[in-house]
Amino acid sequence: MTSYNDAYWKGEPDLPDVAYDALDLGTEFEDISRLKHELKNKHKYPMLSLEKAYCLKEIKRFFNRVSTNAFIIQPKIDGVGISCRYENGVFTKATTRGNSLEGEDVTHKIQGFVPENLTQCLSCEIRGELYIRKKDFEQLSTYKSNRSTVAGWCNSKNAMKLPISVIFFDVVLDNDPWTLEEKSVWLQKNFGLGALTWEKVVCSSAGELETKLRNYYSEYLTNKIFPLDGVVVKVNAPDIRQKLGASKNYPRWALALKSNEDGIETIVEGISYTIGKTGKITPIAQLSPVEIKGSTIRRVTLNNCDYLEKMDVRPGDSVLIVKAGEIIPQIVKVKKKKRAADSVPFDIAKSLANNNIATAYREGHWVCVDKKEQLQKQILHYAQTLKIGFLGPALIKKLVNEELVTSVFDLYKLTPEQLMLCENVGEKTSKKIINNIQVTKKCAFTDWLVACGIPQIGPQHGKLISNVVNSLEEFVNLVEQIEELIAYKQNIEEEQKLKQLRRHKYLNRKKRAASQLEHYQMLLSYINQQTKEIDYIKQRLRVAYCCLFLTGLRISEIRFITVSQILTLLKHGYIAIDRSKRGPANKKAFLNDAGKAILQERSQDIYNLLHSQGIHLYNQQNNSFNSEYEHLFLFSSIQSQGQKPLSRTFFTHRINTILKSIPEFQEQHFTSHSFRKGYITKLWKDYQDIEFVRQVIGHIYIGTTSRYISQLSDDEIQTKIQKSL
DNA sequence: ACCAGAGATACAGTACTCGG
DNA sequence: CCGAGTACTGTATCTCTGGT
Repeated sequence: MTSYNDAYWKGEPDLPDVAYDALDLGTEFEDISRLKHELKNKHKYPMLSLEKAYCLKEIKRFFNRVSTNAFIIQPKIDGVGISCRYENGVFTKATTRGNSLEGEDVTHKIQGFVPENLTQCLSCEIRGELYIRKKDFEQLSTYKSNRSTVAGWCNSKNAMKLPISVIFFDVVLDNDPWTLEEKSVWLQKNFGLGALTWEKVVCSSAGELETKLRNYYSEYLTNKIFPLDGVVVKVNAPDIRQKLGASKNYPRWALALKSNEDGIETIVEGISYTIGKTGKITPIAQLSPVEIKGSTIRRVTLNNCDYLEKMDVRPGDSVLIVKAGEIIPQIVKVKKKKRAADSVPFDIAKSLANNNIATAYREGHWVCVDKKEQLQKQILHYAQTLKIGFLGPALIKKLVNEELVTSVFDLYKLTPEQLMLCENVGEKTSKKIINNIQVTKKCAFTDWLVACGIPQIGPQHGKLISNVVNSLEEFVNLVEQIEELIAYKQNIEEEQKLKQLRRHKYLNRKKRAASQLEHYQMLLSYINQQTKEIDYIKQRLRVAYCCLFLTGLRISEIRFITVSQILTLLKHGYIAIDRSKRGPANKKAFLNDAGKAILQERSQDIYNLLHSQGIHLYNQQNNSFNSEYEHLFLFSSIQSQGQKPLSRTFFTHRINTILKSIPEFQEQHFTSHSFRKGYITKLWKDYQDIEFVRQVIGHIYIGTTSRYISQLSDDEIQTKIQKSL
């Protein structure tokens, strides 16, 4: 839909307008498939065309792709492709190639050319070519083009009397089990002379293949029977063919070699333009008529203004023309040496102005901004897609110029009298045209949509859309949904970008430092140096850092340590952590003897701290332990007297601001969590057992544990490697 | 009887867009 | 940048309709 919007800066009507205009007209879209589709025959297997090659480079590409050296080569007949369907050995129908998926039914015309029954009971499609023998065509003076004559014969209703021949070269059946050689032999058995000759070749290189193809080609050029369109090379083995498969247009296992002709010289008489339905301008070179391969070439497309500039084609130039493929003429060379001395490059802008075409150069293209010209193209497209009979370019031009119609939808308001003002339109025609126009109100919705000429919505996309919606309301709905989806998608993309940014930031973040014993000792001396802090704050900090360093617990876990826990830790060297928000419920913290010793150093701090909070561990009166204090929190405020832990924010802030203010720590990213990292790193370095570390630290995933372990320094790696050697 | 406009079809190129 | 898919392009041919 974005492209739809893009296209409409050209001044064409906006879809909603068009849509509501159409609704006003009482248009009823019917869910009908058009009759013409029913007249077409569908191919069971798509009838693809062939990839073309003109030089060794292209043959090489093919040769490298197929990775085989066994081929079948055959002449490529210049005719009309057909496919004959046999069901259980009996001829049922014949179909022209058409658009490769479906073609015209030519069953009755073909009937005399093919056997009614195959030699075996087989269901398959026989592929071949309808053509006129060279010498037969020479006898026909009225026709210029061999293939077009055959095409005309195919489309004719009353069987024209023409010396048509047919030749078969392929048989397609389920699973495709045969080699091409086997196919050719089988065809010869069933169709005799109606089977195309073939040659089996084995080539070890692309060059060898090219030589063989070129020799084969020149051999057939002298052949008086076949109108030739090149030679074909196909992979013989069925399994390789199957593996290679096909792209949308070509099977990957076949190639047609065509002769690269030099072209025929002619003169460019002038340069004119055609205007597409979106206003796009395509320059056309008008030529002195020349005969190429049975057709007279008067015009050749220059594709676009850039191409025209690049080729530097000027009126009066001598140019070489070929028919690209067999149909579309193309300029291959501009003979610049033949130019007059005073020749100047062609001025597109001036020429457009001289031709009275109102244009503008927008976004790299010349675009027609002439409203009437555009309207003509638009109406023509509308009329053609909706098959409004007798409403052709000439009539449309009249209607637009006379301002009888100023938009596509004015067509529906036309009266017979208005139409009859135009030349060549009588009473009967005008009534018919009006009727044809009115009938389109009941077309299938998607046909109408295609007729509107929205860029990128042609018959193919129209068909796709028809699977989803069949009315204007549904379509408008769909467009809204799509717009929502696009917005949603943009949202997601933005989120993803943000996520990526975050990830990037995360990966490039300052790596958290891992604590070591020196850090702990530095901390203690730093705290002792502080003169501003009151004693019990210092005690609290020392105890907190000690716990963090020794247990590797998270700061949130340390915050909830109770009096009994710290006493147990002092006494037994381990405690159970029940407040842990993450990890296993029965988490424990362990201390070894060294750890216990370090904690022991802090015992005075602990007692003092508890004392300042009004917690008296020993009942001096009966010389016993005051168990009523066990459940109180170690890190509490004086006010709450151990009832509540310090607030999370306050506690972590206190812990981290000190860490930040220590000069020796500034270079590193040192936080409360650095103690956990240091703890894990040390544990791993001491035991080299990550699973053990995981269990101790209480991670669920071992990956989490490994993330904590600091990367080894170069020195450490070196010593380790030395050890292992 | 003749002519002209219009439709349908074959063919195979390039242009353009989209997504990997 | 490449491959795939779709849109669009010009000529010759027959057919059909209706005007002159």
